[in-house]
Amino acid sequence: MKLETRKEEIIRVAAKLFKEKGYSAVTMRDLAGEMGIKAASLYNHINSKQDILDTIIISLAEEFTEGMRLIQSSKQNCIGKLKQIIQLHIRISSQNIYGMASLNNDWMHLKEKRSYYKKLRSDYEDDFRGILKDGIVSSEIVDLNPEVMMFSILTTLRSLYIWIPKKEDLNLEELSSALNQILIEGINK
Amino acid sequence: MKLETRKEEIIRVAAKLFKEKGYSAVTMRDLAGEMGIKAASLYNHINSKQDILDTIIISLAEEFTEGMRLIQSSKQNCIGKLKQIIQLHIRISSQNIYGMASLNNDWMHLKEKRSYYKKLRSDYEDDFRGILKDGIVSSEIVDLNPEVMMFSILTTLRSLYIWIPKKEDLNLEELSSALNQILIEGINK
DNA sequence: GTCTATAAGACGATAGAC
DNA sequence: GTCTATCGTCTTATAGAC
Repeated sequence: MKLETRKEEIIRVAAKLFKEKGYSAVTMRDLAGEMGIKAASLYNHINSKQDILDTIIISLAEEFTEGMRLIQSSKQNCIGKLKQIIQLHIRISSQNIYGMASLNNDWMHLKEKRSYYKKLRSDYEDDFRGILKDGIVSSEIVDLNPEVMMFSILTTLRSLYIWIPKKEDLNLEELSSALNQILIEGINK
Repeated sequence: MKLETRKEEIIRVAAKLFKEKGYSAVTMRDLAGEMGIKAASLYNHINSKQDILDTIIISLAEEFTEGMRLIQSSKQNCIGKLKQIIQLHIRISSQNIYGMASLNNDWMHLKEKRSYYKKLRSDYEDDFRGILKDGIVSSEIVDLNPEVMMFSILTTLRSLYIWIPKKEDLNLEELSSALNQILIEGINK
C-alpha cells in the first residue's frame, strides 16, 4: 500500500472540510490549521485552493465515467445494468465520502474545468437515460417518463455520501441489496 | 394579491443567488447589484446577511413541519400518507425553488437557529419513519430496512428543486403521478 | 430609501529566512 | 518543508449626507 504524499493528505483533509462547510466557506487558514501547519506552507505542495477543488471533483467524475463505460460494454439487460450502476455509486461513494460532497455541491465553483465536468456529467446521464429507454422498449421496465425515473434513482444514488456515514451499522452488502429492491421493485407489497 | 415589500424582494433575490453559488460565495455587493442598488442600502431593509439565510430556511422548514402535522392528523393508511408527503414536497418545492436550495445546502451556515432547524428536520424524519414502520406492521409495504426506504424516497423529494425547473414541459400533475408510481411501485415490470 | 466613505478584519497568495 | 511578514483585495457592516 502506497504511502500518502503530503499533497494527497492536503486534498483529503480539504475534502473533509469542504463537506462540512462547503468550498467557499473553508479558508486556507482553516485547512492549514487542520493539518497542523501555517497557511503559507500549503503552497509548497499545492498551487491554489482552486486546484484542490479541481482535483477532488474531476478525479471522481472520471471514475464515474470509467465505471459507466465498463457497464455499457458489458452484455447485460437493463435491470442488470441498473444493478451495476447502483453498485458503482455505492463503491465510489463509500471509498470517498468527503469528495462526493464536493462533486455534488461545489462543482459550480470550478473555473476552467467546469465545462469539462459538465460534459462528463451530461454524458453519464445520457448513458443512464439510454439504458432506461432500452428497458422500456424491451418491456423490462414500466413505460413511465424515463426522465423522472432517472431523476429518482440518480438523486438517491448521488446522496449516498450523506447516509452511508450516518448508518455505520448498515453494511454495504445489505445497503446494496435493499437499494436494488427499493429502487427497482418499489416498496409496495 | 399582496404586494411584495422591499425586504421580501431582497430575500427572494438572495435565495436565487444562494441557489446558484451557495450562501458563502454570494456577497452583499452581488445581491445589491442584482437589486440595482448599492450594498449599504440593503441594510435599510435587513439586519444582516445571516438574517436573510435564517428567514429563507426557517420559514421553509416550518412549512414542512406544518404539512407533516396535517398529514399525520388525517386518517389514512401508510400509502395514502406517503402520497400526501410526495404532494407536499412537490407543492412547497415548486412554489419556492430557490429557497429549497438553501434549505438543502446551506443549513450548516445557520448560527443561533441551527439547532432549531435540526430539531424540525429530525422530528420530520421521525414522523416519516413512523409512517413506514406502521406500513410494515400492517403489511401495506415490504418489510425492508425502513431507514433505507426513507433515505431513498426523501432524498428524491429533497432534490425536486433541481429537476422541476429543468423540465418545464413536465407539468406538476404528471410529475406527481409518475413519482407516486416510481417511488411506491418501483420501475420493474 | 439610496448614496459615498470608511471602518476593521479576513481572504488567497507570495517573498524570503531558516 | 515550514516559518514570519506582508501585499493587495475583498468582506460585512456602520455613519452620516441627501
